[in-house]
Amino acid sequence: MLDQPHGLVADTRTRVLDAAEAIVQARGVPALTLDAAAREAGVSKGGLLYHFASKEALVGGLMTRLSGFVAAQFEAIFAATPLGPARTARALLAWEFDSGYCHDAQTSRACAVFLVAFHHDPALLDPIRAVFAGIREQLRHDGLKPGHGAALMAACDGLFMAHLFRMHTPDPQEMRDLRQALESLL
Amino acid sequence: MLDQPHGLVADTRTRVLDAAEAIVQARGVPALTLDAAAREAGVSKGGLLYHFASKEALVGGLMTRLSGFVAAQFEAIFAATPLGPARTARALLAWEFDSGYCHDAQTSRACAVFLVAFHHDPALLDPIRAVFAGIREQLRHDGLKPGHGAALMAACDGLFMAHLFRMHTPDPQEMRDLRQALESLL
DNA sequence: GTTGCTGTACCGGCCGGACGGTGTATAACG
DNA sequence: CGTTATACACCGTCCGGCCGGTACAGCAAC
Repeated sequence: MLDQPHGLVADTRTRVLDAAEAIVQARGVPALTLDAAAREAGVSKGGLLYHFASKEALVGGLMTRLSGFVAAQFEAIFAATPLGPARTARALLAWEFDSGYCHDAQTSRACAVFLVAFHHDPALLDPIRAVFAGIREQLRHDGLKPGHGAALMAACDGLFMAHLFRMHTPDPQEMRDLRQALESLL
Repeated sequence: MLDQPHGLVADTRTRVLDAAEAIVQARGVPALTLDAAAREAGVSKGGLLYHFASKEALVGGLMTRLSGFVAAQFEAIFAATPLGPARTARALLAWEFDSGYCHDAQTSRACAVFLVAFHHDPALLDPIRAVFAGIREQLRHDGLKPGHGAALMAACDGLFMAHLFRMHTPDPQEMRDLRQALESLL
């Protein structure tokens, strides 16, 4: 517990969570077994089960951590978005297109958590569903023409899905064009 | 084999495929076992394995059937789309918003196949990836402003994802507004 | 000694796949 | 025409491995 401030070794719980995400990213959902997660985290299986009483608890932990992170990140970006009309929509686009480095890593982690949670039990997605429902609601009172907010949201979801299933990875130029197209909806 | 023309009992292979899709839709990816699929299809496990030598072959069969269907459906809608500028984009929107009854059922089946294929082996998505890469390519030479085609595609992907993970189901009014918003990109 | 945590050995269930059948239909042959 | 044979479609049981979860034996710190 004293390790974390030094930034060397994280909390065991956190290490297990990170390990689980890493496994899913690298080798897919079926590769996430309790043994594998324990090994990857550098603890024993018993140790893992001390922190997460079941696999469901582990996956649930993944999900709640992700939703908290996502909610916080969007709020931060929203707070940094200049006041004015369509502020939520502009924040959404900034989130999607400006986040740079950490965005890709975070998106990949989100993909992994999404997949494993949905696979284990679709109800585990509820926390993240709530987060996005909130954003969607905020977007509805953003002063945009009806449907335009939904279109932006759908496009962002679509980019996420393209990444999730490795359907298509747009190159930088494509991303710029895409962003301009979406901004024309503001 | 004489059954099919009468529409009563389909080919065994087809029945197994249908059963597998039904199971995934109803009870999720983990519920798709060879035993369950065989039982649902009304054949024995041995009978199933006669037609699909392994589970991978079964899932692959699901995927190739789906891609064929999807490709054929888009081609048909494209053929029925009036000539003129942005024809592919208009076909895409018609596909997404006009297909009505069969669209929902087909989308649900597509979700199921997507999930189970990706779970078993991401490479199994290749056939459908090729189909959508083709549509994407066609869209690129559709005469739209750069990025607008990609935006439409992303929005359609997003609607698919919202359905896939039960994130959000837009009501009819929302769909109309959304469509208008997307048409403004043509 | 108690508490908080770790390591390991093991159990039971499940699932993919192998295998040895069985009936039927068509073909080969005398 | 009758008999054998050969392929096809399908059946059901058994096995081996894997994985989630349990039990329990340590072990260090307070």
